[in-house]
Amino acid sequence: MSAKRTKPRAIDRSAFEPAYMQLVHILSEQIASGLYRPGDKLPPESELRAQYSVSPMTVRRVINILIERGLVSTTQGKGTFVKPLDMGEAVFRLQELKEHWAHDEQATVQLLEASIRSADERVARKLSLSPGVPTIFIRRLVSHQAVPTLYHREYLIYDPRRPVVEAQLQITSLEGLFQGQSSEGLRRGDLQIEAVNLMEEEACLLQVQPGTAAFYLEHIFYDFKDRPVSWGWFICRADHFKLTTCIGAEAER
Amino acid sequence: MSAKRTKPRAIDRSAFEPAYMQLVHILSEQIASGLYRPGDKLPPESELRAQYSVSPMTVRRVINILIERGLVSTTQGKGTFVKPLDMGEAVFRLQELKEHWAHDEQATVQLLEASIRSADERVARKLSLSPGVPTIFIRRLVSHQAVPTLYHREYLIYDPRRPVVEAQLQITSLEGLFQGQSSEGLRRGDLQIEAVNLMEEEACLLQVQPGTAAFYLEHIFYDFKDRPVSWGWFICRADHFKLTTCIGAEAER
DNA sequence: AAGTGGTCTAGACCACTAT
DNA sequence: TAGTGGTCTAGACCACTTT
Repeated sequence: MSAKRTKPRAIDRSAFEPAYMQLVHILSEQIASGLYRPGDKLPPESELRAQYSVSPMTVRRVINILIERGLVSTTQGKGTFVKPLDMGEAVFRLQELKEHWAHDEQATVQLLEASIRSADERVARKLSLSPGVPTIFIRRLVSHQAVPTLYHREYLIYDPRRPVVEAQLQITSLEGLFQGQSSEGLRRGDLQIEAVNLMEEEACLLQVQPGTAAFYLEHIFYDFKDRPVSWGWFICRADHFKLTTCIGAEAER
Repeated sequence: MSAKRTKPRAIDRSAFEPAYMQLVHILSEQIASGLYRPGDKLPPESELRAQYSVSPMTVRRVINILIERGLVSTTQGKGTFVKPLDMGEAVFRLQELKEHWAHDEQATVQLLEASIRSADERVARKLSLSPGVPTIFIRRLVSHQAVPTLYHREYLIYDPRRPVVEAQLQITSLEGLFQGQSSEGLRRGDLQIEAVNLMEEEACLLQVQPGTAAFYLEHIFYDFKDRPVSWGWFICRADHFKLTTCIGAEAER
């Protein structure tokens, strides 16, 4: 190969995009184009910083970003190597859902119920309470363009000193439902997604047949002392709830 | 407050853990403990590097990691602020599933069918082919401890010059199913998760009642010229497929 | 003008791998 | 011993915000 590289793309120092980001794109595209194939060794960092006239730290930063994205892996003393496609690298973000719902149209949050319920065995276990202790039970229905899509139920610890309830009840937007759940007092949460068949009541509210498949998104939130504060779950109409993602090298991100 | 900080934790330069990671943990724990609450401003970077005796670059790196983790956000000229809990920050990783399945017990991959099928209208559209063109159709069943949990179907473009087929047929491990899908020729994939009710055939193979809710994981892979190479989907028994994750500040990661 | 985040440099030093 | 990745420094310069 006496021919030079087809595109010895350089870094434009006058551009708005910082140098490290430009280099991320350059290398990503070279990988995406097949210039470097899975298993291939990337040029050593010393070569990269010479070729693109950047400092060691800048190259390191770029490589770290490529590692995070699952495109390459490194071994000390050996080099940087392109990774083969791996479905295990896939990450699904709830953020995308939120954006999808928030942007497309207005979502309305309807408060169906807010009452005090004695914790049954299951609730007590989830919230680390004794059975029989009063908790706050909330039911909400979220609709998009008059179509009910999300059914949310939640148990809150009842603590007169922590007036979480008022804040909770005033949530009227999907945005608030996702974020302000917390209303300041929380610092950690565990989430879980499952597939379930809709029960009678759920199906009725979501206006589909009982037994229809739906997503079940469970959440437990903890306060700063790591005590559970709320336990709840979203039931999501499957036809309005899809998680999508991409793996591998993208031309543009 | 004349009292000094309760724990002016310092960085141990002799430790194996690099300084930036130690500082990530220190700040994470301070956030998790409630020392800094959502909305609060973190000390300016100049103060952090003075307090912990590290260079500007090291502090920047730490802050960037906290941003990635969704713990803080920054505004140029203003400062670094602790973010409130936000379910939208949640990311679900297929990796966890893979590990769960791979470690717990041995998975067996059974090849049910490998045949040539003319592309119907749907397959043709997904693979950017003309209807009627021959494709390779593969069906696999994955079992864990003799319990069938995953049913995989896939259409591959039939191209005598690209002997993807042989490699595909020799996949006998779950690991291989997730990774080697590609077998070198691929560089990009789109994934999607939905909740579905099982059809007769699917339910029979997975040994559950028809109509039972299940996860549907669809995948399309593209080659280096961005042409679709395979389209397929996993049907996963819901009782063996749960996506879990955490948000917020963890004591330890 | 002062404070704060954000990028970048040009080295140093260390750990690991190959020869 | 030479090559390679990985951490870290001590500044410089810029952009944005606040006073």
